[in-house]
Amino acid sequence: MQRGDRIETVVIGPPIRHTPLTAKSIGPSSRRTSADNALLAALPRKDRLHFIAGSDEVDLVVSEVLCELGERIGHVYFPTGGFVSLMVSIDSSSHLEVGLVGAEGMVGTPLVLGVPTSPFRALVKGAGSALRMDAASFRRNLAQCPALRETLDRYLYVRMTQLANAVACNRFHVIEARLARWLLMTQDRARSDAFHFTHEFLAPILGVRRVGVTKAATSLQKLGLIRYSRGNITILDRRGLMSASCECYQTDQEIYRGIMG
Amino acid sequence: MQRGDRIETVVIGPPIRHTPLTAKSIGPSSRRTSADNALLAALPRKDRLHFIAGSDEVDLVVSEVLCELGERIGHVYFPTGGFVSLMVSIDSSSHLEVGLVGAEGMVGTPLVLGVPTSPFRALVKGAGSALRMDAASFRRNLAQCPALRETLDRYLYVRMTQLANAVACNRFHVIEARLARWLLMTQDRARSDAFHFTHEFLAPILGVRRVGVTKAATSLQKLGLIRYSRGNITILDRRGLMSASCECYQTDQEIYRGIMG
DNA sequence: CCGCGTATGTGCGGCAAGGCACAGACACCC
DNA sequence: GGGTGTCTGTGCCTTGCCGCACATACGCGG
Repeated sequence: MQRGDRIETVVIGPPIRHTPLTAKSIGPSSRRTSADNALLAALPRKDRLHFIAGSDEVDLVVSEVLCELGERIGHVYFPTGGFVSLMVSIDSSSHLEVGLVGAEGMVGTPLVLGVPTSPFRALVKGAGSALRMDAASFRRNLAQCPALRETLDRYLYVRMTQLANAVACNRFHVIEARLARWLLMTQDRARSDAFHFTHEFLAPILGVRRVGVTKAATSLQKLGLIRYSRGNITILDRRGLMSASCECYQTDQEIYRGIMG
Repeated sequence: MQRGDRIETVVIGPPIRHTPLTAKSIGPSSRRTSADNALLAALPRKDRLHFIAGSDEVDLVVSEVLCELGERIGHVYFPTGGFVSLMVSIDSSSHLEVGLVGAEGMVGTPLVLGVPTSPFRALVKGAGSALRMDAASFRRNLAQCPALRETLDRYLYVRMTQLANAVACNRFHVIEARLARWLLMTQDRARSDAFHFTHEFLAPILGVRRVGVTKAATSLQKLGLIRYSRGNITILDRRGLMSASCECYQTDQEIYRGIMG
């Protein structure tokens, strides 16, 4: 699929056959540009243009694997829309998301540190687009452009801090709070308050059973915070969702803002 | 207390009044040197000497806080003996260790990334010594010495990967397995198979109740893997402990070896 | 050798979540 | 408009852990 013939439908989550509720955020009328990635936007104009010249714009297609756990990283991605989830697997039945990357971040951080392999699987969860650059060019850019390196160093610190908090969050917080947190994070990155995810799809993200998601989601729905049916999730009360979620959501945001400015 | 009058007793854990079992690893007869830190040992001789010239050797005293969560990092530490635990707190009653640093690592990683504050509290858990350098000098060394920067970048990747695994480990593995893992990690860093930690002391590390530790420890003892009484823990069967622990122990080691060489 | 403080063990009730199984419910397609 | 597959809801039993409370056990110092 070429960039030119991108269709209007935005698929967030597994393929759907009925009318999606999520077409509002990204489309020809609100075409993303490179400046939509916060890390690149933070660069001096000259550096940014140089970076963009060496990269190409690609679509992020749901369920696409941008890099595989333990394998060589071919490209780095700077999303300009859509989002990507960083997953670890401890064995075949235990999966868990340890990070969510949207237009505020990048995929392929290990290359910043000079390591060519990825400690997690990067899996597209929300369709959109990204600026992509091959590993070798990226390393060259990094060496030539101190501002890029400095920005990405700070981003690495954010990732690391959020990982540390995720350890505690997963240890202490109940499913319902973590689900609420995840919905908020997703809302931010999808720039939309409606998206498509089945419980089945959500379960491995939170590292719980499908039924666990059902229970938590039912509870959030009864509280009037969200509405969903057959995968279509709508956020009704963002405020309320924030108080139903653990403080980790706000903590994460504060860390990002505090470090990235 | 000056370095010169260091006494032979090694205190690992809270102060003890009866005969410690842990005096074998560090003492005048086996004085640590700068090369005992793996990160520094990996540097070219010239760089290493330059680094050491700018640092000073300090004792690590149990319960000492090397840096506080959210606060400015005054110094970086390269342990040559003893070990330091990286703790996060989610609220006043929920604490959790997210990393353990011994002679294989360093404390103060955010400074490598140019961030002056720490996302966790670094707390000395096993007495020993370290090479210490103030933040400004460290930044200067880093800028002047590409080999140092490169080594520490790789170490950062290891930290990050281990953090990602810790999220899953804490999510999926039972207390007993995590305790076994922790004992193995500690044994490696203490370079001793006996040390002093009460259950009360261990609880916040694993993020569980004291009674949880008691149960897990009792179980490991019944399996004949460890022996303990009143805080004195002896590892009897390292092999057995490895199979009682989760695979995360081995995974962590493989990551370190694979990246740091 | 007695008492006190610290460290460990146990017991009970409760809750979050897992495993398993099955029952609706809705959307789409023929 | 009835069948089919996907998605969601419910029920029952088990488990791992928490909170709380109390019961020992050990070591040290007087």
